[in-house]
Amino acid sequence: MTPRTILQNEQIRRLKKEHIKSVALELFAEHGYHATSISNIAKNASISKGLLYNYFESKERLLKSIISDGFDKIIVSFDPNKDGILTQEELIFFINSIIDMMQKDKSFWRLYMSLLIQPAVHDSKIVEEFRDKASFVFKMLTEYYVRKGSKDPESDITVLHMVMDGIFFNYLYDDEFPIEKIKKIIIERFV
Amino acid sequence: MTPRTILQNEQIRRLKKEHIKSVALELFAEHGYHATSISNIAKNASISKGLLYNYFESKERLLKSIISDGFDKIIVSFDPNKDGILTQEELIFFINSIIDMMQKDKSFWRLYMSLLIQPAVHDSKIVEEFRDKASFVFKMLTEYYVRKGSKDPESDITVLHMVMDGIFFNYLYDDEFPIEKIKKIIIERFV
Amino acid sequence: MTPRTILQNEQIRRLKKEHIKSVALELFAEHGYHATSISNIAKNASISKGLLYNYFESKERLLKSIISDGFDKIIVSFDPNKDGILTQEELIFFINSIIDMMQKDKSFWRLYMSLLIQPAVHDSKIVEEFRDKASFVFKMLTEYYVRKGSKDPESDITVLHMVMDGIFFNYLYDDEFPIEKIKKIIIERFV
Amino acid sequence: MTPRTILQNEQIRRLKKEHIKSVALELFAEHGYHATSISNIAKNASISKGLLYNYFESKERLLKSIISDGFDKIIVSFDPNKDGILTQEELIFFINSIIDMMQKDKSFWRLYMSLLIQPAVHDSKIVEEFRDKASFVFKMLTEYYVRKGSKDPESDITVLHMVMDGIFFNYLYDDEFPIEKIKKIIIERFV
DNA sequence: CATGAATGAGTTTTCATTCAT
DNA sequence: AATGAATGAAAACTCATTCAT
Repeated sequence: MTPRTILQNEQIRRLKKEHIKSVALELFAEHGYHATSISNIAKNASISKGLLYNYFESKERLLKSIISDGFDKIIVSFDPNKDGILTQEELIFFINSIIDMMQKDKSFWRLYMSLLIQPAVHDSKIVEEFRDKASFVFKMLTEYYVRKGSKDPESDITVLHMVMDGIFFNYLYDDEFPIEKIKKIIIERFV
Repeated sequence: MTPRTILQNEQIRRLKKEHIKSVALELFAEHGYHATSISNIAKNASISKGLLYNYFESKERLLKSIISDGFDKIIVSFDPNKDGILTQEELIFFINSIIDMMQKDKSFWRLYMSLLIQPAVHDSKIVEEFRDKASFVFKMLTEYYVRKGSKDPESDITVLHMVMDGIFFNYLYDDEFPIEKIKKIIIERFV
Repeated sequence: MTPRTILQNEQIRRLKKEHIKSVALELFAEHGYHATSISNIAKNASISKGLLYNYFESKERLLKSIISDGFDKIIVSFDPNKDGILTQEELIFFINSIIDMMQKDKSFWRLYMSLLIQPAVHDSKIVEEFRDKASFVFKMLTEYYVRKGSKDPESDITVLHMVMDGIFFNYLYDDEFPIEKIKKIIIERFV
Repeated sequence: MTPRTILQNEQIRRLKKEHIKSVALELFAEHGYHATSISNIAKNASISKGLLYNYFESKERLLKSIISDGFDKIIVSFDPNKDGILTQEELIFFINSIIDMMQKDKSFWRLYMSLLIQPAVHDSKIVEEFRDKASFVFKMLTEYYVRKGSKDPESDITVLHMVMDGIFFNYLYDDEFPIEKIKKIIIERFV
């Protein structure tokens, strides 16, 4: 019986954290942040309350960690080659990959959305932090529309933004939403 | 010497109930239902906790009363001239009145949105009732694009729908959202 | 329209007090003293809370008044000619009149009993007060048994006392209790 | 380093629950169920209010748990040698054991009595259950007097029954009740 | 005499967090 | 790393009592 290596331990830690977060997301989304107790999360994750505090220093930090993960998942698929320039193919790729992500993990994103909208999340400042992280997206999009010859790039971005949010919202909460058809329309009209 | 008349008491009750509800709506929308305590509502309404319970038998009843009031106000403002035909002017009027509504009752809509999405609250039936009452709006829009001779009316409607939802979402949760500018863009591009 | 005379007013006051007490007794007995609220009593008596406080200065005073009335009803039928001597006829009369009283107003006594046993009543000291008022009964009974030639009058009284309490208790809570037969047995064996 | 074992925790839980129940019984019996606050119970048990709720999910459940325990203890102590015949010694033993029971569990009986009589609590079914379980005592007494050749066994039983109830009632609510002396008298006169 | 709006201290209950083991 | 007993501050709610009218 050799003791676990540091690496193994870190691996275990990481997995357990993921597990706790997924359980918590489920419960937060189902009942809301405030109506979900730490006890309940621990019970559903089959661990003790004490251990949960070993992984997350407070209920709020657990929340922030969940929100942050979701942000990162979105950001990462934008400008994949990191050259600072957004080509048409990359924009199409971005739209496709966001929609793909939603399709593959619809329940996660539904929960995530319901979390995002809760005032508790808004109060937690994390949304602002995200806006900073995401600002380069807007900058690159602006440049993209400028290069494409738009007279009013800002409006173009705003409309794209609104449409994407609307799709997000509707797709997640309407089981019969014709996502493939909509995807085509978006690419035709806005890329 | 004489006690207050029944009329006087009814007057007092009505006014105070309205006052409490408006204070509570503000707080619920700002911090969420669970994060707002009865103590806090009472303090903000400058009354005792006891009195609040004299008027609303529980926190949940207070919430339901607020939601119900909100519906009533909105249904009324949506009601068109009922001639069954949506002209271009009427569509502009529609868009304007939806945005107006949001601006006038931002608190309510924020609260509504945060409730809408929480499955636990979803069960309270109030939300369904509202969705039914509001569905006629989308039906009339569909008819409008058909008459206007669009080659792909369904797509036009979908895009407008998505955009409106996106606006809804962003306006409610972004305090710096340039609603007036967006309004203009929407009317230019989608009417 | 002549104003009501002082006498009439007193009459009205007396009747209203009686009414309140009877309503309160009913509720206290049904739900217990603590579980019965002043609001509830007032509602059932069809008066306002304020008016109730006009008649009884506190909830506890109302309780005491009810208890006290019950005591008086019992005491009054003992030694009716007030000569201080208890004859055999008078003892029989006493037993009969207590049982009569129970029969005529079974529901009152049931309620009264259930009130007596509640710890709230015990704490209110009123029971002690009663014991003082009733002590002369024991004195007269002792003299009675002494005169009758009992070797152990104290034990005779105790047994009579226990039996009477037992009858009281059983008759009130057992609808098929053969009260007439028991009455005969008691008079045969203990008078 | 290691957490408490499951066994240790169960031990702690069991002991603490017993402790809380015994403190609560004392207070309920002394001041009544409603007049005893959870705060007060916790203070007397030297624990926090929160911990009490860790062990009993509500005040009412705590009450029910106490009543239920009381029944169990008593049923056991009542159980005779089950030969179906009640000798004179056994009757004396009976009377003694009933009185013993009262003396040992005065708090419980007082609480039980105060509940027994309140119709609201009556509904909780626990009380009925007990009455059924205890009824065999009276059946065996009846048989005893029949065998003893009494001319009017029914009356003998009734009088004993009344006396026992009277004792019960008086002993529980009169702190100076001379129980030992009464016990002697009963055995002399009724066995 | 009569009302019920209004109060505030007290009640039951919940829950994030800590800590001995 | 792991447990859950224990805490205490705060929540929702109740109710005897007061008082302006």
